[in-house]
Amino acid sequence: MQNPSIRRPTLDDVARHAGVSTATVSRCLSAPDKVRPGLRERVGEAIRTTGYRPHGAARALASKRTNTIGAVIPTLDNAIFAKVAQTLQDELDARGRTLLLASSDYRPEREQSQIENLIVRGIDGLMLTGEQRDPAIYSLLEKRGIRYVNTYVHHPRSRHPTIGFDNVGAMERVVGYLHDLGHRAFAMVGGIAAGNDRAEERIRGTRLALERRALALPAERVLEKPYGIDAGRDALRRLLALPEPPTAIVCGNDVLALGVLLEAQAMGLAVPGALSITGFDDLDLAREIAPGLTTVHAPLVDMGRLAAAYLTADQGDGEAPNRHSELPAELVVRGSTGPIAVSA
Amino acid sequence: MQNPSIRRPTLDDVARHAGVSTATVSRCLSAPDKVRPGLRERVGEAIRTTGYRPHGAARALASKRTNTIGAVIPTLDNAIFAKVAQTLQDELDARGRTLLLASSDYRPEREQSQIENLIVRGIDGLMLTGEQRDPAIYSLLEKRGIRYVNTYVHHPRSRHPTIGFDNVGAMERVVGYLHDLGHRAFAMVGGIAAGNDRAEERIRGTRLALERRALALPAERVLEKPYGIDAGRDALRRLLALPEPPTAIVCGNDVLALGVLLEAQAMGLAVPGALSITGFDDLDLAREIAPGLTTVHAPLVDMGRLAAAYLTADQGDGEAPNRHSELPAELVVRGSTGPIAVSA
DNA sequence: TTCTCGTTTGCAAGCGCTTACATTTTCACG
DNA sequence: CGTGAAAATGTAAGCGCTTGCAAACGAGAA
Repeated sequence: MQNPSIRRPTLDDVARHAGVSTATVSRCLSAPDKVRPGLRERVGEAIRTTGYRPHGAARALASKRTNTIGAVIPTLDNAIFAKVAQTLQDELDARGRTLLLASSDYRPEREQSQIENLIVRGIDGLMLTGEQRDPAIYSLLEKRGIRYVNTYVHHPRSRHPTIGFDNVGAMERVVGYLHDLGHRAFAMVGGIAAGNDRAEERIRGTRLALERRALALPAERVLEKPYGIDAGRDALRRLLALPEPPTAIVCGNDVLALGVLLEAQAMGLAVPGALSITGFDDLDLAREIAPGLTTVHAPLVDMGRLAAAYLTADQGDGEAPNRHSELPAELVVRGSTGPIAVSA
Repeated sequence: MQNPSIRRPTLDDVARHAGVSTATVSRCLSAPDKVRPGLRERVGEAIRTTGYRPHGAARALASKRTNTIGAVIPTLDNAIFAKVAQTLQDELDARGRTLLLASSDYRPEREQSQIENLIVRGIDGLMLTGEQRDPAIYSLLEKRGIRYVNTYVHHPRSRHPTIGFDNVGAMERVVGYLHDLGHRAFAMVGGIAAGNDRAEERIRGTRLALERRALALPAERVLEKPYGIDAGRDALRRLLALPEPPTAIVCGNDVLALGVLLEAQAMGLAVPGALSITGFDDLDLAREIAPGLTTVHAPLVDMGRLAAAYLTADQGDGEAPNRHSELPAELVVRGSTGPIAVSA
């Protein structure tokens, strides 16, 4: 595309080589069974000898389909989004679609511009992260007839389709488990909730679960931190400075939990002897670190798979795919949690 | 694009609204300074009221430019590639280009098909990982006039442009440092070298550095492992079963090193007291884990930046960017390495 | 053999935009 | 004011492909 002096072979060239019309060549490419086998071979031959490659833009313009699915994730620099993106790409590839990936850096206005960008570039479907965003975006997508789906959340009554899990419910299980172990002094280290409904739901879920057990989660025991190990370390230091330090720290994701864990170890605090820690996501590392991190397993692979299926489902006949799919987000108990230490 | 019953506003609609020709509208979009301010505003108004968005495919077809840069990386599921991809995307965004990202899963034939895919989709430039690949790919790119660059390697005499670092030289520094500490019993845990020139260069570099110091690296002391913590753990178990176990293990990347480190800790082996371990890449985690991982810092951000600059540099006037950029890959010494223990 | 109907192929009109070129407008200057 | 050159705008020809429709073909049925 770059150098205009270079002429790429076109359908015309192939047609001339094979002695057929461009229509036939086109059909050989997109509907081979509509062409007599003999001809089909001759055309294949001509394609090979000319080194022809279809021109995607011309194709998209004429057919009004791009065979491209867009996705906007907060960042690539985080295994959980990378993993979903990877799965999505593999699945789309298998269906002859291409993934056009963009990241928003957790900034709503950047997400919006990335979505606009994708629309201009041409996409047939769009995977988004979370549900919270400017309604104008949704109406634009609807106006354009672009199918979309919100992931990492499950909102069965929302008018926007979702494929994900129940963040609030997952925290109920985490808190319930810790409460059963005897913990009563809780703290939470979550992601930054503003503009991030997953983070917000996890904090809310924790608070709800505690209230259900007649425990409060006052503001000073909830820290919102950016994604990062050092943020987790920092959080632990602050929480230990409280008059009544927590015996259980519930984290909004594994990276924060890892920071809390590493800092606890650095401070010589026994885990889980003196402090129980939980994460969320179930990164590979959660299983490998010592002690293993108790966490909630995020069904990333299934989410990617379902999103791919949803976004590429035939518009026409056949039953439409479910607008809302709930995936299990199960508690995985490992060594970072244990019964409350028989107090000093 | 999906639903053909929906008509999107086109340039014509905007032109009619503003009472100008489509050429003028087009110019407002791509060369605003060629249009009188008054008119420009009227057109802007019309664009807003019609909700017009350019049609990327039509644009690409007419202009022979896609403003899209492709990149093929081995996998997203690895922070080092994700980080470069993230940087590349940010940089390209700032230049009004879009990144079209694909991953090859470390499989050469898949890399090839992904490249073909990108070409069909339309790209103005392409970032690749490593240099080793079917020459047919290079000749196709050249035939199409698509600018490309190989990253993560630096091969100053290669006819293919590279932006990266000297993998062989970096290992010389690692081995030299360990040798100076007194280590003589080395082993290497590398990535799988077949089809991965970075992994191969790191193994070769280690072997060369040892030979230069009159030490051999026999086959049974070199393990090639897939990327993964568990692979690292497994490697350590094997190396410790050798008749003369190593006192220093050089790893091809941080994840393998992390596996070796965690397994050593699990086995109660003192690090660095009984065993020194080094990695490669300098993941965030390398600094946070205890002991900190001695490793080689891979200049990911600079690589992404330079690649973006190289691939978007104006073809025309102005000096062409360097075909080969070498970035420093420095040794970062942390706690996982130390002098050889005064033997038993 | 002729007719009919389904199948295969070709024709040609766009898809929405950019851009070379032609035409008109503007404006500095004489 | 008239003039010419520069600036602004319009005209229209594609860019390479898909696809509705028409034409040609082929295979049985009559």
